[in-house]
Amino acid sequence: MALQARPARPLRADAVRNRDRLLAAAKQVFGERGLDAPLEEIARRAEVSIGTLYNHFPTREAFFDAILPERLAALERIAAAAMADPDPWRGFTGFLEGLFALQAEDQGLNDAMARRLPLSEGVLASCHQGFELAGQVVERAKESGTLRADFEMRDLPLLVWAMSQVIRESMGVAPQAWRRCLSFFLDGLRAETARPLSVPAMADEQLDAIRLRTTPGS
Amino acid sequence: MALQARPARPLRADAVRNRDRLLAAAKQVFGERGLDAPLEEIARRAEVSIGTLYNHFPTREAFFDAILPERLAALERIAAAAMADPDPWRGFTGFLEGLFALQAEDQGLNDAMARRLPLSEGVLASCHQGFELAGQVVERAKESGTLRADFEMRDLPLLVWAMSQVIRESMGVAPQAWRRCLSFFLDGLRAETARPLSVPAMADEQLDAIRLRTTPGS
DNA sequence: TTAGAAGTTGAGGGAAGCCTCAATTTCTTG
DNA sequence: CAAGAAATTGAGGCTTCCCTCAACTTCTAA
Repeated sequence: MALQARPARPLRADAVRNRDRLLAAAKQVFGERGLDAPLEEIARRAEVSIGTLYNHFPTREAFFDAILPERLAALERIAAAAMADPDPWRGFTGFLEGLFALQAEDQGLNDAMARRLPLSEGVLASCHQGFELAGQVVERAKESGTLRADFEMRDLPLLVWAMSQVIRESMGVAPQAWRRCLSFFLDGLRAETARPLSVPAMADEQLDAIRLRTTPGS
Repeated sequence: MALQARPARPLRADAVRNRDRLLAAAKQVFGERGLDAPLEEIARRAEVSIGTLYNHFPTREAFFDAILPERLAALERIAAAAMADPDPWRGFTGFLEGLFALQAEDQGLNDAMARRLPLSEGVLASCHQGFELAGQVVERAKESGTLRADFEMRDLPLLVWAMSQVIRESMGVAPQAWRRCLSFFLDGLRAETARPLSVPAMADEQLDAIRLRTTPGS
């Protein structure tokens, strides 16, 4: 802690102002158009030149570092709320609903959670931490006998990928459609209804390989 | 029928050869990299100049028209096979498995079915026809009491979007992972396990709006 | 065999993004 | 109120991909 690079001199007043405007614009633009939105659009919306943008945030990832961890912290809150629910199944479903609602309200967050772009160490750590508690939510629901026993933490990325696309396609026109899709999914995750699975969960190395892949998509 | 634009003169021999090479290359490239792959890559792989490519296929969509309908015809075969299965539920699940297996083996087809790009009338018609029979598969499964009664044809796009992303992300590293995801889904589509849904299916107009949207993604 | 139609070629112009840097402006501090 | 440090600016170079077209090559058929 206190590892912050200490600024020998504080930022000049106009620089602080521009930095704030850039951050605000970036939140908006990434939220609307996703993490691959053109940086020039951010500069334009901040009413600042592209040079100034690069002065404050030398890479796209610098924006991510400044924006995403704060957003991802919501995950922890959602997971904590889920643990606070006395009903383990309701906790589990509430967690997923909260998670996807988050993705639904911010296209950039959706990209981040579906790992559509390479993310920095810092952002990955935030993400990881957000899902730390989620492990407990899943475990508790399994132990209570409501969540199917063969569901594993490593299946969560499948859900996130799946829902991220549903959200992305339907948000503009049918903002609730993803909830219907999630309902189908959840009905398939109940222990009572579970049929044996023919395919094992992904191995951690497989997940890592996908995450580290620099080329998104294929 | 016999509406084919009749070529006043047949194509010259070298032109036929180049056209074939281009089509073969396009199938490969779209299959590997998706429908938005650079056309120059296709020309390169066909060992033909970019000018020749544009001579034979003046737009990207011209490639789609030449490639996709044939591929989409497989949908009909899959649906027909599903109807041939005496067990309506097995027919239904078999149809979905076949559909997604198709998406899994061709990134371009995946893009087309998830409507990641605007498609021409002709391709849309093929797509539509492919899903014509699918309606019967769904109806039969519902009538038999195995598929939940509140599942509707218009929910199918949700599944396709969801699975398309799972397939896209996991194919390279865990080529079977999508089957696991589908199993969860299918267990949620059985009538016995169905809980009431809180959200109605999308309206046709909503689906159309999404399909006609020119800007893919957001 | 050869004229002319058919087809091919690839340099190059255009658009969208990325990013840099020399010149200029603005702020701060003595 | 300077002087100099800090910050801003935007034209422009770079890349990737799109698409065109005038010059060239190849094929066909008389």
